[in-house]
Amino acid sequence: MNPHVREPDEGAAESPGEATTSPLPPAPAEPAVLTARPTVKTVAALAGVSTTTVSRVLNYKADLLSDATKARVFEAARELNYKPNSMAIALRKKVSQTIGLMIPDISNPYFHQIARGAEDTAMKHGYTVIFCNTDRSASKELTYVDLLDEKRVDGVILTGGGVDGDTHLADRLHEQARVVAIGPHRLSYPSIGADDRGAIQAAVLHLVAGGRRRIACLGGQPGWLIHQERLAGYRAGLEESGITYDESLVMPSDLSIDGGQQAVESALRAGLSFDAIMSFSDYAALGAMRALKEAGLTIPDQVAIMGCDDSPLSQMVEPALSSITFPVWEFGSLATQMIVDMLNGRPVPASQVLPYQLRIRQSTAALRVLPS
Amino acid sequence: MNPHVREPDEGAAESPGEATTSPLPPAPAEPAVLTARPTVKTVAALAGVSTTTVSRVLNYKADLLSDATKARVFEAARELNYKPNSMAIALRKKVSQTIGLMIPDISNPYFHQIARGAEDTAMKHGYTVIFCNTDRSASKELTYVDLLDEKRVDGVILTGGGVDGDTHLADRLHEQARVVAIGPHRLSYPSIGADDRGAIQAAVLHLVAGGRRRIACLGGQPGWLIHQERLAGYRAGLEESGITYDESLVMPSDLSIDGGQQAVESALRAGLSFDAIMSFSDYAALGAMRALKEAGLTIPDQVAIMGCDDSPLSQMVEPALSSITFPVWEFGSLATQMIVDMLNGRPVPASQVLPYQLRIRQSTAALRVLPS
DNA sequence: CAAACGAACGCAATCGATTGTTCACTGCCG
DNA sequence: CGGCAGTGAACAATCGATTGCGTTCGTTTG
Repeated sequence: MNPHVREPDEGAAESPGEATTSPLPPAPAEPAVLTARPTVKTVAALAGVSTTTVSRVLNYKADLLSDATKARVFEAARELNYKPNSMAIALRKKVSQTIGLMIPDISNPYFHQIARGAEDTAMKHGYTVIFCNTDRSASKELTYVDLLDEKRVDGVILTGGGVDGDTHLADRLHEQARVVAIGPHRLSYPSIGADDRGAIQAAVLHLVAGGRRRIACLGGQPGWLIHQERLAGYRAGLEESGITYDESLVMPSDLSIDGGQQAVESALRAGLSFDAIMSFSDYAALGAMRALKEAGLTIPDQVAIMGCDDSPLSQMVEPALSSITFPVWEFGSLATQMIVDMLNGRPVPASQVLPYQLRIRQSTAALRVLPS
Repeated sequence: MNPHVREPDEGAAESPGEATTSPLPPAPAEPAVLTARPTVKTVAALAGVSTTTVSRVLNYKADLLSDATKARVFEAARELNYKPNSMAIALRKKVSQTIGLMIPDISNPYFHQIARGAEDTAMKHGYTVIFCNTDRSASKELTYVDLLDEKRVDGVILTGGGVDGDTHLADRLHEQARVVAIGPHRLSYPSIGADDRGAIQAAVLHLVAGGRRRIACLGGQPGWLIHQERLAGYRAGLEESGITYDESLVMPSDLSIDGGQQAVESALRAGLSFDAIMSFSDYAALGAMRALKEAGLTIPDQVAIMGCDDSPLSQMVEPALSSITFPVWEFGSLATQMIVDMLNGRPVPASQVLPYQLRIRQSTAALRVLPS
């Protein structure tokens, strides 16, 4: 155990910078010049043609327009720095070129990689994405569903997994928007994800191969589908190894750092013993590591620990945390691609499963001496 | 030094899950029922009034409407599940209720906290935010500026700091949208940020107080304004301590984990010696820690290290990394608030400076025996 | 009793773009 | 010289909401 005294982490403030606010500005609200924006009409006038022609030229629907006219229109548009009003277009075309992304919390690396994947891909296709941080709160979710509805989004990506008996609020959007889910859910949308069950099963087998027999499970909430899926993998791994499943070794948590720490602390306090922990998230695993260290247990000698989702953190801690990595950016990217495809009338697979990989690091090093 | 053998981190894949794609779906593109959405007209018809009245009722601009009429309209709207079309409104009102957020990369905790602050606050005021991950690429930035322009955003928040001789692309939006910057910049927008200079200065003084005299600087690129600001703080801290500034101790980097590691590795290879590192980012500091450990140097005994921006990582590594914390969520939140205020014609301060705090942890513990 | 007034609501133009239909030419053929 | 095909471009309706102005009442006032 580390002999360093643990300093109180918070409150160790030193010479806090002061908050200041400069006096109110000389020139406040109105922008310097409020030039009226050019519209098709303006461009048409400058080019000496009708708005119809401007529209056709700028949208390349102009097989039968003379080259001279095209040139004049382009020139006029350039000169006026004309940018079409996307809202007028959306109104007329009844398509907003917008996709909503429901996400529990962008702070989580897992989710912001999804977000990046979605954003990058949406951008590539000319779509904008609206991020909705639900914080797993039903009321926020409801607010966002209304928002997305009013914004007339063309599609919605659901993440964060469903729960038991889920009738997702986004169902209300289904009549209007295309919906794709990332991860396990009980709904009738096309979905994309990984083989969570198989991944956890493989990880458990890895722990067993390292000589571990009493493998605890640091899971999420029983109602979460993702938890159920992974728990099934955990049980399958045990079974395959001839180890009987012991429900008391399953510790529920919210899968956060603090949650993981608390769960393990109370398990230890309850006298539970184990030689490995299979965590369903890296964050929870990190919290668990903290709890183990404070209890004087060494990792991986006394307790091996395996995370899941492979956050950047896992490579930085000591010992480095073994984990399972999923192609998360691709989840977001492919989900977006599917929505775009659906919007273009192309058929899409009902479900896609992407490969996972175990990342074996020091936290699950094999026992030197196998127990009898 | 840690005796563990460093395992190759990548490539240790075990039983990779297979990628599968289920057969194309039975029911593909079109949504089940494509019910026409209700509009003001529909509601008006059902309530037996004109669209004018519907609009007035639903917008509470109805001092002189009878209660009976109001009730009928509300009832009709509810029954039809009417949601106003935000694009029609935006078109008519010439206000999109949308704010753009230019951000280098949402993956960075610093920036996604800004994003959360902006999002939460925007949402509160009925605004939507469009995230723009520029990856510090000028071409992406240009693309996004065009996008924001076409979307007719009401405001834009600039983050990531400017560079020397900056004429930011967003200038092109200034005539149309209100612009607020977070962090140092050379432009004429209102801004919000922290006293970076003072923060680094205080941190250097803390290192000196711990007995350090040869304090290296792990900085960013010389052209970044944020780097210049912080470098000034570094120099001020040295000067105040009577230590002469040594340019060879300043290591430029891209402030990423790998960048920090490489910078320190090459500094050590060049024979540079120091007893402390003042890093301008936590990520770079973590990379530096890695380099130091691999070189067999102990932290904090042989080299103290101080980070900046206080990412969640810093509390998890060993030894825990001292850092400087800024109210980043508030940056995003306040920037949004300022834009909303400007849009409502309220005056806003030209600049706001929020307080920082030093977080002292183990990586900068004082030397037990002060050097002579 | 007529003019005046206010309460309650409707008409129709408007925001900026798209698009089905129509129109004006030009040239060519018979 | 009339008619017809083929170009090239304009007209005007439309998307869904907001809003200035006007209208229709019933009631009050001089």
